[in-house]
Amino acid sequence: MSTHVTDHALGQSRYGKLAQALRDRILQGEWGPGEPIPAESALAQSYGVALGTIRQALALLVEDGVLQRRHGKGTFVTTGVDGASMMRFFRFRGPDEASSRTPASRILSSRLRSASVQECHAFQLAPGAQVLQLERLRSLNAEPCLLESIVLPLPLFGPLADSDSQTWDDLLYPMYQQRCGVVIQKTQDTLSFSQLNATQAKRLKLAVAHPCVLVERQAFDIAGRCVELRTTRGDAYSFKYTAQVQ
Amino acid sequence: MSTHVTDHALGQSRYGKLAQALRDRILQGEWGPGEPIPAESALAQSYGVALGTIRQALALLVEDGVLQRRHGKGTFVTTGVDGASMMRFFRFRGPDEASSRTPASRILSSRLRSASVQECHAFQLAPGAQVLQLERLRSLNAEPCLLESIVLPLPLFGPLADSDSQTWDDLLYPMYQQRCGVVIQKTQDTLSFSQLNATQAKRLKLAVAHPCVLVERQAFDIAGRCVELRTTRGDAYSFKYTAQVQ
DNA sequence: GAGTGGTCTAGACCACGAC
DNA sequence: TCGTGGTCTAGACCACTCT
Repeated sequence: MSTHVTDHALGQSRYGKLAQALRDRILQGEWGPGEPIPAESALAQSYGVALGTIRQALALLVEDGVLQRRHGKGTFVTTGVDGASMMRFFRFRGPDEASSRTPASRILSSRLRSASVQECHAFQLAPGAQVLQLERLRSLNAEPCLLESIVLPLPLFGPLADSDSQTWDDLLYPMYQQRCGVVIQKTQDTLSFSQLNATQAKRLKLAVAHPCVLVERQAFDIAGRCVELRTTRGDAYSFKYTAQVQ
Repeated sequence: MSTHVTDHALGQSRYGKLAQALRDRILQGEWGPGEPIPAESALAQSYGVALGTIRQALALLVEDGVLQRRHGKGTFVTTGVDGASMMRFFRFRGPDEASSRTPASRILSSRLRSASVQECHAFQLAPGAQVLQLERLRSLNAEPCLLESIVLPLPLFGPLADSDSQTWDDLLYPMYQQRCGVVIQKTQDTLSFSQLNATQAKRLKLAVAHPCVLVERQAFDIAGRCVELRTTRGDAYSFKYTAQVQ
């Protein structure tokens, strides 16, 4: 019976604890993004539990987006959100068709500064810690479409602060992984409506006070830490998003 | 082995077929909204399968929103989407706080007409079939906030066409269930931006060409049929929506 | 053919909720 | 106390993928 009390003291079922244990091993880098973890049967044997119990643990991590299962091949650590996820909120129509490609990226500015109180809270940083702030313009068919302000905590993103932004990729999230070892696992985006100020309008080649959609994003890594704050503005008339309820 | 071939011919696993069988029984009204279905053990026995297999079937229907499980009580047929689901896209701030109540509803017009080609397709109606079209204004604190155009297929919604719209409830979906036996199980909402025309602006007490959010909704019943088409307009500055990615 | 995840069985016991 | 869903076991066999 003491086993059961212990289970309960830890606040979860056996498969819940197994899921936590496996998650910890993934976070510690025992298996990297895109790599397979051991087979169900091997895990069940090594933890001394039934197959069904391990399967429930894996199901939790799959639902959470940490693992992906492929029938006949194995169970793999996620490679994270791809860098084009902002495009799900917009449908830009260029002069030609098939403009649903990945936008080109141009870094307008990059600087270090002290984190605000809000940023310290979001990133769990000590007061006065440094962050990297980027301004970025994304274009389709040489036409500007999205203007972004991105804040990244240091020292996690130090490799980016030390490199030339002209050499950066069009997609940031895969680059975060390659250069800083940061895997973006999920984002939370809050959408609202606003108007462009003079600077923003000029960069997007739109009129001052043109209506825009404001996307305020928090991006989280595989450990659930917030590792990016991003504000994106785009033409309100190019906004199109479909939501399922229930 | 022929059993297996049959299984495969029907294109799914045993628990998949069980889920379909149970869904059919629910659609036929064997158990109404909010009512419990038989216990897992009883279902397993009556279908001659193991408990785990029935549990997988039920899990499918739970994921689909058709069933809800309550530990210690039973498994229940869903009561559907509540009628305030449109409010998830807006945050109206009235003069006082705590304005997150359900908006009051006023039916501006109600008329029968022939369905358009698109409506016939969405509702699976024969060409020239009749639909009920409603215009509706929703208000918080006596201030208009949402303007809606709603199209409902006949004869399904005949009871509404025959009744006085002054007696209708503020929430339509529960009323659909009570008066027409229609349970709204899920909706698909496509969001975009537009501007108010003169009529719309007057009804929402806003300026002509004021920016608005356009929500184009398809609502589906428990059988997966589209049973409502709705277009909702609201002040773009009251738009606020949070989406999770991955 | 070997190894992976997917399906299925026939039990046991636990935790929750109502009477 | 009883009936419900939730957890767990120790197997068996099937389906997919690669070599």
